Amino acid sequence: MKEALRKKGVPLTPQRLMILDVLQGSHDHVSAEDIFHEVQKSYPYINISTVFRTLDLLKDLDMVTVTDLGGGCLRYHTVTNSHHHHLICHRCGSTTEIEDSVLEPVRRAIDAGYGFEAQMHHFAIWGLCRECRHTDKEQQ
Amino acid sequence: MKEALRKKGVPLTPQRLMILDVLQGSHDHVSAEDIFHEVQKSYPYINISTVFRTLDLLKDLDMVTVTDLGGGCLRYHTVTNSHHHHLICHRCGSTTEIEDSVLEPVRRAIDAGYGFEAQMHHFAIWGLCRECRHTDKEQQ
DNA sequence: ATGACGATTGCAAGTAATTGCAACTGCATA
DNA sequence: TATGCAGTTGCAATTACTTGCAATCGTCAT
Repeated sequence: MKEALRKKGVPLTPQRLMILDVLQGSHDHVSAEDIFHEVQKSYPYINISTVFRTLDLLKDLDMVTVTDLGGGCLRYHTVTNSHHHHLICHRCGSTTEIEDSVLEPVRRAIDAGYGFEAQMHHFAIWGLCRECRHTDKEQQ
Repeated sequence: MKEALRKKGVPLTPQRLMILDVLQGSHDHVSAEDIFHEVQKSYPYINISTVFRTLDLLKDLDMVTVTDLGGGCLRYHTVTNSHHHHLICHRCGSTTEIEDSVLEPVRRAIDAGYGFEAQMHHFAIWGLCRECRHTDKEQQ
């Protein structure tokens, strides 16, 4: 990741290096606040807007994905070669990871129909999970 | 819409009626701010949090969709029986409306694979439009 | 070395949206 | 008519994120 940025001629400042370390060190979906607090441990002078601006930069370079997984803030995730998406139940809040291949037919249909290159790297798909669908039916 | 709310036993306060009128009167995708200013014309004492809380209520009842179409704020749209989605080019900003049927294979695959009822009523799909893909290739 | 430049940063102020809370409303019940 | 209560509203404060701007940094030519 650092190598890729260097190749593109993007200046690797100390702040950016620390943010990258946190992003790559955590395999979860982290919030800007998470990163901010983690970097603060070693460099207390870091500013939250630097974190947001770095994440923005990485997003524009397609190196991180930004997703609203609920919980009141956006979540950031480094782009790996195997994309994935999330099913989120808006009743019970449970989440399930799904493979990117599920979205492939849509990508193809959009390309064929509109010539549009859909970059769906990390989607949050809201709905009702298996369990909540069943309790719904029982109630009726 | 008002009838549907009345049936569900949701109190139809004057504020809610005015918000509903604006929502149904504008066939576009409106922001909370748009609604707020429109209602203010006839009732200057309306509060922006009432607008947000009403939109939240309508969202929970699946009567409006909430979508981030860019532009710095969320856009609200009454749910009609014919859903649609948006392709947004993150290079030139152009938007294209697409039919819901494009997402049908995904809905089916997610149902078959996970038993999850995906409620994709109003998606913003970001990517590169036909024109920007071509200029991209020319540059290389 | 020196100065010019473009990019980055920290800070403060701003924006969109949410939340806590007290006051109010409509409605049922005594 | 008075009382209680659930639901709603307005207000103020807060949260997540963005933006404008001055100060700083790196680096490149002189």
